[in-house]
Amino acid sequence: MSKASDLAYSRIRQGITGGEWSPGTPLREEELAALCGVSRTPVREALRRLEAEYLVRRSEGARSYVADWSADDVAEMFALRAILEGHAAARAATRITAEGILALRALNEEVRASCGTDDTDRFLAANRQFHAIVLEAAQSPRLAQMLGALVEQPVVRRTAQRYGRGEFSRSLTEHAALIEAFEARDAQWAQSTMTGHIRRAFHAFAAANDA
Amino acid sequence: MSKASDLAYSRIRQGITGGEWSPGTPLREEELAALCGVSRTPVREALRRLEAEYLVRRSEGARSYVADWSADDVAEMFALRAILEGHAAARAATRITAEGILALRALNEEVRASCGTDDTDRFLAANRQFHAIVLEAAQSPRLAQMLGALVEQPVVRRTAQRYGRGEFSRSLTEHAALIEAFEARDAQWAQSTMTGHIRRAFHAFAAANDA
DNA sequence: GCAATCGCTATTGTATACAATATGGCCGGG
DNA sequence: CCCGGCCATATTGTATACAATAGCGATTGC
Repeated sequence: MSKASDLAYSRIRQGITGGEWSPGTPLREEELAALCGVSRTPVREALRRLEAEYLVRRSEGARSYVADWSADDVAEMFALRAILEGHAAARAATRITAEGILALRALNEEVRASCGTDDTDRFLAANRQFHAIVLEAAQSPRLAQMLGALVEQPVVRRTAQRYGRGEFSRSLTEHAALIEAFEARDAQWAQSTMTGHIRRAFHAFAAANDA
Repeated sequence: MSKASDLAYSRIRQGITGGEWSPGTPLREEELAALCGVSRTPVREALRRLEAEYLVRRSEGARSYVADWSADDVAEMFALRAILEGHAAARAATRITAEGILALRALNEEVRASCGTDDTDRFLAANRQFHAIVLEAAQSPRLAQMLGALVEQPVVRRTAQRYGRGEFSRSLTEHAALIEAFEARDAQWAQSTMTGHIRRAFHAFAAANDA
């Protein structure tokens, strides 16, 4: 989109996903405008977009806050992600190119490399790109948009941070299985693997939070 | 939301879904503002919302048009709807109240009544409310939002109009089966029934369009 | 005659001023 | 002491003016 609007969007999103502002923090348009060096108009647009992504919540009185997530919310998001990302994997299985599979292999090698370290950012970056390639291969713009609102939430980061290396290597194995399914062009296999992958991540998150 | 913004949203949406403007028609902000009797600001907000619902498409140069749907687009939307609405039905099966089931029965009686006529609007209204109750019973705000963008597209209306009474009575039967599944609290049954319901509607649409 | 470029115009993006409205505190009554 | 209603103020909603930019046509050179 346009410059100022994009800038405000990126900056505010970063503030939320980066943990700069904790859940429940009020987001006042004027304040954000000053922070981003733009006027309220593009800030308002950015807030609406972030609201659609569930990163911002609006009160009855139309005030904006950093979204806070109940345990039920998280479960709901993971459930939807499991369904939609499973569907994406099924579509990708019959549509992904040889280059796409190569890219997935390379990214999973990057995941493997991060297993030996505690570099959460590195793992998350590789993981994100891996899922992005699958989503791209699914060739469904609407699916992509819906999932875009669901993934890369603050919750994903917290899961990885708390679960640590165990999470890394589990993901590595599951990604490898997914690649196998793609090579076999087996949509059912790919779907099951991806759905299981997400649901396992959910339980890892739930366990880490209860502890 | 606020008054002017909501007004613009409703009016423009009506223009699109009601067939007033055909796909590809340019939507100029100033013109719409004049039509709705508001300024460009709320019109812009409305256009962004409609864009998120895929009713409005934006060109590279940021101009807005009434969205046009390719056959692939329609298939993709129906596929997503089948998945998500099936999931909604599964959730609803274990959550719906006795009152909810009563409401569904009443609405399906309304559908039955419309079977004897060619009153498409009456059928569509009852059908829409029926699905809305299921969605409400699913108790998943995010799911509701996602499906909101998918249902009640112009395409639904066209399907019903072309398919006519046959579509009405098929829906009647399938809705009845869904109610049975709800009474049995059988999530799997409910999901399968709903998914089949949507997919059948899709093929009805495709057949009507090919003809 | 064709094509490419330049400039005008239509349209959208942004800023700001003003209006409407919710919020939170304050005061009065119970 | 608590509750409820009212008022000041903080915040959002809307309108309008201005800036930037894309689209489109005319004009000119080849």
